[in-house]
Amino acid sequence: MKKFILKKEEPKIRPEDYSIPYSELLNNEQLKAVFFDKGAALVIAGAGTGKTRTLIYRVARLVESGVDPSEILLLTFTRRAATEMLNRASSVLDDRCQKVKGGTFHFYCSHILHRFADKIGFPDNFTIIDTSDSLEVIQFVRTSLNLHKKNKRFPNKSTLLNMISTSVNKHLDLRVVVMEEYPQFYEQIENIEEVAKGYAEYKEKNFVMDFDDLLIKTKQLLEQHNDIRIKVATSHKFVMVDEYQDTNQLQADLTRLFSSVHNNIMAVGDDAQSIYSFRGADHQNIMAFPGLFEQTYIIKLEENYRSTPQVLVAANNLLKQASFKFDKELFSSKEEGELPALVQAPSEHDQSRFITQVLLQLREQNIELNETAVLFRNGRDSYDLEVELNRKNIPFVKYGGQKFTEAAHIKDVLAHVRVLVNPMDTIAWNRVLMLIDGIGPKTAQDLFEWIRLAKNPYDLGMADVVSKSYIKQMTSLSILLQSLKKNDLSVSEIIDELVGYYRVFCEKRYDDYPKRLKDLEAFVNISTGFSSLSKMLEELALDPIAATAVETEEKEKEEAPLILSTIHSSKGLEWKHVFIIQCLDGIIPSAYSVDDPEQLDEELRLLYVATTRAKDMLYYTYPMLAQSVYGDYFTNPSRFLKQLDENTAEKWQLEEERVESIGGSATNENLLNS
DNA sequence: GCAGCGAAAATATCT
DNA sequence: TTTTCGCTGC
Repeated sequence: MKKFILKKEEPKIRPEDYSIPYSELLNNEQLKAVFFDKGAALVIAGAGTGKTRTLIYRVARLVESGVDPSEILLLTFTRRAATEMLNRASSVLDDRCQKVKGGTFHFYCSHILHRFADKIGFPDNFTIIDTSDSLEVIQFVRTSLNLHKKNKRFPNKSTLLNMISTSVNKHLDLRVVVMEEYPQFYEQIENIEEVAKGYAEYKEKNFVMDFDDLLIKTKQLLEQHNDIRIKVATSHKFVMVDEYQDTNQLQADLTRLFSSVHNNIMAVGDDAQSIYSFRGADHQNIMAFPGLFEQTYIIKLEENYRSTPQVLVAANNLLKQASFKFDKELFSSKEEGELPALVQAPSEHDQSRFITQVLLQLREQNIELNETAVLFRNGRDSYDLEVELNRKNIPFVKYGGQKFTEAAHIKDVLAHVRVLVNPMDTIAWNRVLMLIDGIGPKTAQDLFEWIRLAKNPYDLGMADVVSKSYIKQMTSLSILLQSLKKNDLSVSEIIDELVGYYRVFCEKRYDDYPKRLKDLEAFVNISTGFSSLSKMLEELALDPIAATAVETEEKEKEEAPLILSTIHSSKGLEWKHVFIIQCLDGIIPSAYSVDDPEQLDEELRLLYVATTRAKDMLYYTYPMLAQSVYGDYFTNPSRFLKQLDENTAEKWQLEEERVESIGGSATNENLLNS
């Protein structure tokens, strides 16, 4: 046999041939990452070291060197992050960067699964259920197995879902999870396994998937069908994974599968910022990356460009308190700034007053509101502040906490959409049917048994189970669904019709219905942005709209809003001024973490993440007295702050302004810097 | 089998 | 404060 050697035809591009002057814009280590070409690389990037910038320029550089953008896969932690990065890449290069495939693991997996749905025994109109849907199913299984009636205490639905999800995400047997994390329930392990089985069966039968299924089924699909794996992985010439410290075992497996043809993979992250262990992430995972990919090239970004030295001293100080030591010390050549403030307020409300007043002062110095963020541990930690901001007419957006699409009335309308897209979705049918007077769980179930077998599942009038009082309401539902199915309406027209139908139920069920009806109107508007019902469901499930974002969209955008965010949602972002509120022992660290050194460390990393968001000025604030939801009081400042000395942070004392003359504005307070 | 009431219990972070 | 469970009357 004769051999013919095919020569490699690599486009040879020298740095000087690029249109972007990379070497002027990036430091040496960043350049190494941007010009890294073939094989596996791990970029360990401390907070503020230009990690995002590096990724953006790497995308631009690959595209510029002739790589087809659709052959680049950029996996990020939120869809917001992906969109922003591609926008920025487009603005440094050109619109080709928009064609880069990007998004979260969940989003990308959902795409693959829709494409190959038949291979895993699902129709391509399967729907994605969110956590509250999952809980409903678990509850249903739990009651139908009659487990709640036994005299022994059986875990409630959210505990059960936690157990199941942990076992999936950490790749552990359910028995191991229960033994290690819920030993008090181990004696009921058989019943727990029964629930897990029932839950899985229910999802299969209804053609729905939960968040975990998206990952696990994609993994199975790629492992069991080599042809598909090759097809998919061939289209990924370059794979990049951002925030790798927050990926779990399952996502590491997917990363390997996705890059298994070209083996060009770059993971980027910072082990000191790992804050998602509740989703199965392990901060040591990122260090295991070189073991997963041969000859991993390691690049370390260490110079911080974001924060003042003062902020970094505080950050370094926090990290030193960890029981797991990180080999990390951030440094910066930015000019000196002010010491972080440690602000004790008499009450939570005074804390809010303090923040709003500083904000107003900053505004006078022409610092725009959106250059400032208020960060907190739990969604509810900002309630008091939100009231105060509204009172002072300061616009804000909140990230984290309750989502727009999680509100009951929105879920009700969406349930109708789900029924239209996937008539096998029992959870949605339940929601739809139980709105009707006289239909409870039993009738809804009977009806669903009929729907499952019906020729036309929407022609409910044909169901022989129907009787007496509710027949009228059922008929109007039936007519509505059939007409929506038949007529060729746009997404927003359909939503408009559904909202019209739902209005009466909303008014009957909720005292605050005027507000909810407004939400629904806003929802009709939002729906104009979607091309199809199924696309809308997918997008909303994987990327729910932040609750208050909707409200501000309605108001005219006179002023860029202040950012309120949970610390978890603040990952990767930065602001000139950052307030971290409710820095109380019991909140951060959470009262439920203090007994476990691992969890306590994670709470510390959480405060570290929050701290390193600040560019110029940082405030740690806490009230002297704070009431928790049911009765107990937190009065101690966070233990993590106690170790900041006077060279690291400055104590501020709040004093009420004294008004001597009567008739002056008696409510103005003055804030004194001690 | 449904709806409504009162007593009792209750972790949060996100896709 | 909000959710959940069990009981009662229809």
